[in-house]
Amino acid sequence: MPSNQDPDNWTNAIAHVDADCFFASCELVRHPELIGSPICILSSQDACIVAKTYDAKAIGIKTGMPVWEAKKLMPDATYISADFRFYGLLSEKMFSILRRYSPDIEVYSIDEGFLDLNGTRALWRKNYKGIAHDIRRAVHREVGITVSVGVSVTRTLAKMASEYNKPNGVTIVPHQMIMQFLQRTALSDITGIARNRAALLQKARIHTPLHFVNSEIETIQRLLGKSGADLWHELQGRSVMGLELHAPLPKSMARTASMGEVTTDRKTIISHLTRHTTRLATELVTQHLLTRRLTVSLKLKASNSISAKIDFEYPTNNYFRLSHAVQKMMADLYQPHMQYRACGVIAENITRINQSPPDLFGHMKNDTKQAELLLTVDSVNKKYGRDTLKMAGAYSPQSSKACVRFIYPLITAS
DNA sequence: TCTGGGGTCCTAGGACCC
DNA sequence: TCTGGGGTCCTAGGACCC
Repeated sequence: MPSNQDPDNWTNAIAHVDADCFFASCELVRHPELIGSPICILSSQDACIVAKTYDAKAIGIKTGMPVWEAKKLMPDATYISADFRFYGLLSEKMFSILRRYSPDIEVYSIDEGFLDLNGTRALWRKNYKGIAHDIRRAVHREVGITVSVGVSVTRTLAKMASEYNKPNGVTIVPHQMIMQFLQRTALSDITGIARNRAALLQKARIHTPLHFVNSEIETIQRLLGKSGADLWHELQGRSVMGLELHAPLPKSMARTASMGEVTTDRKTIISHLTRHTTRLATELVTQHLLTRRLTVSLKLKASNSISAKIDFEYPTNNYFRLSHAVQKMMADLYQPHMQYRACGVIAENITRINQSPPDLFGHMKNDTKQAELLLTVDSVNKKYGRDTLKMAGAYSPQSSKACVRFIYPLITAS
């Protein structure tokens, strides 16, 4: 096992901490009576599997699998609708623990992060293996979930290392152990190489990570482009993909979902779009962001999509402007004879409110008021439950629940 | 029974400019 | 009878990630 050594010549130390089947583990935190039985977590419309415990995985349940197919394989498992708000809370708790071990953290996703460990060893008076085990134990003790930790000299290797000994494991790969480590891994273990790229490599007789690093970089560059060349360097132990320590401005922000049925009905689609537009506007307001471009996308039964977009004269997060744009785009896109199964709104060209150009024409005055309105609605819903307040005509996932119909039916089915 | 939702980056090719 | 060369910006689509 390439793990027990901790020589002194680390030029760079990066840890990757990855929660083990995070969503399912979160459910076990609040349903300890389910420990030991297989659990599957379902997507928003309960359409497919988004996470599962290891015993469910062993039986052949895969992420993305339709629920009916999973139930055929495993009728006795526990199926739970995802509760992302709760998972978010446990995630924050986990990252607050990780920050004790390094101030320089990249939050890579809800359940995994990279830590810059340079300098921490002296601080903790331990080697990296000791620190990794400390992290693992602290998260288990304080959050109630297990994590796996990998430490190496580049982020790609650290991530492969955390994956190597899952669940609840620690793997250390110092520079001089890299080749030994790669010998025990497969192409598909490399983040950034999935099915298509693996097939391309196999065609060129590159079958393993060891073949990969021993190939000419020109070959890799030709086959996989720049990102492949980056991986080539990273797997040799040269760090070229740094950590993103500060959350960058998002390039796009989407709220999309399948409608749970195939429909031709304009009103139904608009009710879903109204809901998505409200959620998107609330998110923009909450994060103090503005968008300059809005796209409406409709997914057809055949799985292809049609879309329309509108550029605003100035950046906005005003729900009423957004929904007016959505209405216009729907008028262009919708055709009665088509069958639709999903829809969504996507914001692009995003800027921060405080970095926007000065408001020459006073556009923002109204925006501030409506922003307060959205935040109020959001806080009421956080307190009293989802969709306690909603826009008139907006789709609600639990339609049986009594909702207070909200004002301003700006998007209307005519 | 019928396949999530939210993102990023890269690349090729078209439009346009000097 | 011949149609450069270099650059930017934008977009669509592919591939990948969790």
